[in-house]
Amino acid sequence: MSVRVRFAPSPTGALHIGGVRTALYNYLFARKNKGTFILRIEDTDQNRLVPGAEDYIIEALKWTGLIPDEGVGFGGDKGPYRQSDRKDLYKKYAEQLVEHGHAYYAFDTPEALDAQRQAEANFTYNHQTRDSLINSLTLPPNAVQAKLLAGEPHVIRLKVEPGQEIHIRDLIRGDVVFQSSELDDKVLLKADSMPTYHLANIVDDHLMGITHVIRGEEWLPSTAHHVLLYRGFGWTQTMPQFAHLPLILKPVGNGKLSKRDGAKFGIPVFPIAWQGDTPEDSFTGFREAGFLPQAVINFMALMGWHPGSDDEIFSLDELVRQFSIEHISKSGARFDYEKAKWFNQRYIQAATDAELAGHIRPLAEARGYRTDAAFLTSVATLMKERVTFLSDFVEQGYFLFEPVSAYDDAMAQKKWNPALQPVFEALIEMLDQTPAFDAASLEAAVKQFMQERGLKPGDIFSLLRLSLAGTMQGPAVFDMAELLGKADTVLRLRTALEYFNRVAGTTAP
RNA sequence: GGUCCGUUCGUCUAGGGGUUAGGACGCAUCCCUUUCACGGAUGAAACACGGGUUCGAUUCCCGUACGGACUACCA
Repeated sequence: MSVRVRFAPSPTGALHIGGVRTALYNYLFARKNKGTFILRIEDTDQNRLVPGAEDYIIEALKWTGLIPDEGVGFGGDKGPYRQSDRKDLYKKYAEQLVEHGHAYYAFDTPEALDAQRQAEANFTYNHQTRDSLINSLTLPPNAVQAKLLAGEPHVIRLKVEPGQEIHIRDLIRGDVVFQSSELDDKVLLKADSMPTYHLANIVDDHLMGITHVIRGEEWLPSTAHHVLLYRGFGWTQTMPQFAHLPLILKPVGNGKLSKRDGAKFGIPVFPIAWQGDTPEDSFTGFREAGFLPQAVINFMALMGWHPGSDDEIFSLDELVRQFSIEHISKSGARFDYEKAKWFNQRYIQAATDAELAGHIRPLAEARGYRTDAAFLTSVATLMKERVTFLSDFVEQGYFLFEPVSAYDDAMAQKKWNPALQPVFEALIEMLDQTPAFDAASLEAAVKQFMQERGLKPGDIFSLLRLSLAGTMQGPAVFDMAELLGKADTVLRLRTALEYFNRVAGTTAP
């Protein structure tokens, strides 16, 4: 039987990085086994539904390259893939369970149950308490019929039989045992006749032929209920195998990573930006922070999984080849932003200058910079070894696009000497007369110029750098000069000369 | 509180009855380079604790501690 796995997010807002990793592992497992990767939208909670969240999920998957074979927005013949579009289906299955004695109607109101929980700290609806509650197990049949006919609000609950051991063979954790006596009678069908996650996920996984359920560790405790449902439906022969993924933890402190941690630590925790109703509910993403999707994928793949070798850099295809569930770790992984940055740096370095030019273009355009391919490619060449984010090309390297806006005063004061005035003027003049304005020729010319005057190259080099970039950081001076061209280079040197005189005048050494 | 899961350098992790406990990020030092980076080299840095089992446990078992998830008519 061919492998079919699903990524089943709930459209309640932006999908954070933990969700993307779950999608990634499902994708890798499907591809590795020549199987099918399905996107199913779990929108059975109408109260928590957020408009736009579904589109966000799809766009995020597309950005990361985790393209589903079937699902909302991707076609497929096992749909519909949006649970609200399958609403009518679930009631039938829930009632089938009632008929076979595996579930029952319950008429207790949410308020009544809340009151119970208030009165009794550890109250749960289970085999011990259901006899004293209002349901089709305690009410005479005709009373139940009367209530149903009268349209009284009710739910359908799973009837958990006590005294059984439920074994789950988790692909990551091995044998996990639950005592059914400890389990509560979970709601399967809500009063609005929408299914809960528990019912919908079993019915849909069965109908969609899902073979492996790869999901977050937070689902492990309710898996026993899910097994009971497969038994109740008589679907145990085709029950999927389970694999519960370790959680992704906060960068510092305790607990799992939450959407608020992004703002709290000043790091992205979403693949792409999310625009909420309020600023507090809006978040940036890795994409907007200047990450390459391949770097994000590579980073996430290694949060909880290892390839069995010392290699660190993997393309999506290589990940597919290497992936195996056995190499997924059991314990939670702390979100390590420094490592994410390192991956991005590596991917930028590995990218071709032409590719990088393509990524720089929209950033340059947004700032009104020139965007011709030849120039952007040169910018990529000069900057790629010294940036961490794509945005650094136009931010840290702004002086390649526009005049210097700020000089490093301390360095200028340290390196400038009024006695250098005539020399600097002569240097500008010399450069202005240089016929070949390429880096190698310029370097040779300047070195000869200094040699003739018995100057130490160090001082002049720093001043040239300051003149062209305003800072001591950046590409090789003559590479910058070549890219800037003669006119711009000479102009910058003249502007800088005025500046040097100014700082030297205002601040006595 | 109950149920379940987990615990190797600061972080991500490899390993597995006898190892100098390996790699990567980060950090430090040095080299390269008259900038910043890249790159290269070196270094500091870990088996939570207590009992077993064993000739020998970081590795297997049991406890304890700590951490986490779940405990809704949310997923």
